Amino acid sequence: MMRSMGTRIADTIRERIEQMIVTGEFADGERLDEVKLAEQFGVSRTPLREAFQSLAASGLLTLEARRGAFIRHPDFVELVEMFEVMAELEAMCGFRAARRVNEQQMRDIGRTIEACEAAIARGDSDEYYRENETFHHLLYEASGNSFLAREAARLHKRLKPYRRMQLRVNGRMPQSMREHRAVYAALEKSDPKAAAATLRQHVAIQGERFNDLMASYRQIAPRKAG
Amino acid sequence: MMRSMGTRIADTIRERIEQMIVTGEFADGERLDEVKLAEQFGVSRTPLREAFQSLAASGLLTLEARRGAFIRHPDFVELVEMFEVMAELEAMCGFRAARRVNEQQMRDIGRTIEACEAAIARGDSDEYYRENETFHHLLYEASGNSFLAREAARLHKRLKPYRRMQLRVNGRMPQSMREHRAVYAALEKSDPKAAAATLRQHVAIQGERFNDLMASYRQIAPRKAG
DNA sequence: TTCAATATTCTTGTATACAAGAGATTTGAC
DNA sequence: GTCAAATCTCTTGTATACAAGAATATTGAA
Repeated sequence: MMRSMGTRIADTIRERIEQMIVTGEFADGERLDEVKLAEQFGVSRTPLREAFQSLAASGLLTLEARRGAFIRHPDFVELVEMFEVMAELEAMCGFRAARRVNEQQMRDIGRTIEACEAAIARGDSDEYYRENETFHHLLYEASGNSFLAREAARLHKRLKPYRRMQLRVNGRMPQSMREHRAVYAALEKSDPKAAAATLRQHVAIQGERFNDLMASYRQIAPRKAG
Repeated sequence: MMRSMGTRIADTIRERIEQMIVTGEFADGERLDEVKLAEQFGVSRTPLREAFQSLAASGLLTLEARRGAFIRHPDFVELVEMFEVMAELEAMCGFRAARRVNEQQMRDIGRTIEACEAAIARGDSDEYYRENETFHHLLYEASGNSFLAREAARLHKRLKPYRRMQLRVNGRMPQSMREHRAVYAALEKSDPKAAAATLRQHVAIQGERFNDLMASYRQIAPRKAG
């Protein structure tokens, strides 16, 4: 076992660029210069271009024929659409997890909730984001549907820069924590509908949060690059 | 406009291999020989490998470091998982379409239903598959969520070989057509819940269909390649 | 000065060359 | 005859070379 733990440069490059993208290192419309990046990573253009293909297929960047690879932040409408799908995927995970979650998973989930709250108390937002991410990933796994878990994780990753931006608005974190606890309670009661509804609510962009997102969106996305 | 209608060989290759995969041209576990395929397509390995990266990211094949590109049919469990997600995505599309579908779209959807029935009457199964596919794609579009539509289409494509296999079992087509009509009726009544429920039912692998799928699965997937 | 046509440069897309690991084959020992 | 070790071949992974299309700069005319 433990196959394909590739020493392939292309894979490494892919991960590094992916990281750069989801941490919002590139501006909207920015072109990723092949030769510059290849130089920067100390490799040739070949593995870099392979990484581009992979990233493009995942939707993290856009390839335009004979023009290059571009970062294309979703416009506001598409961002809302993506969160809408994310909300349903999370709801689906929660629904299934409520029936299938085991004790070990419940302990893990409970622990991340506490770690989140501790991070908030300390004002350690990096740690909060990490634990929050873990919470959601544990939930995906607990769904018992490995394909669903992968797809959810994929979209979750793709939304990373915008979720971060969204949570920045104050007053959101305590509410978010209450929802985490509500999810936990629903799982404990094996209540699929409650788990699904809570998670849909937790992720969806509705009411006040719609305005929050719209406001913060302006601060990030529209800075067009040369 | 009309950008990126790439004259890129890599894109062409990608589509051709994708087509070969979804039409079930490769056996499970089969390795895609780079030089052989390159020769076959009359190109070098470079665009071929880029196509591989793209296909791998879409889940249509698996890359193993220093071993090559392999066709890995989902095992039975994963296949059921995938249909489970597909069912939810379709339900989601139907739910939204019930509120948002316009008259032109209703006409188009109605037309594909009739074309499907005509194809069945003629015993033209190829035409049936084509129109059935159109029906579902129209539904995705009618959801009004373009991101959702793309994701649904993506998974739909990935499931293509297995859906085909699944529908082959006799007695299924008339039932399938009744469900299409039920979806149409729900859209006409602007009844989101009915549309969602019908589509979930239409796609989900449950009851009798579970056995049908399992039986036919054995005929396709397990033929391991050298 | 401004616009357009042309020339030039730059970047992408593809092919080829080369390096290194995986798999197959052969050889040798028991 | 069977198993294991070493060799050899074949395939992948990466780098480089080359071709062609975009983008940019330049030149000329109005």
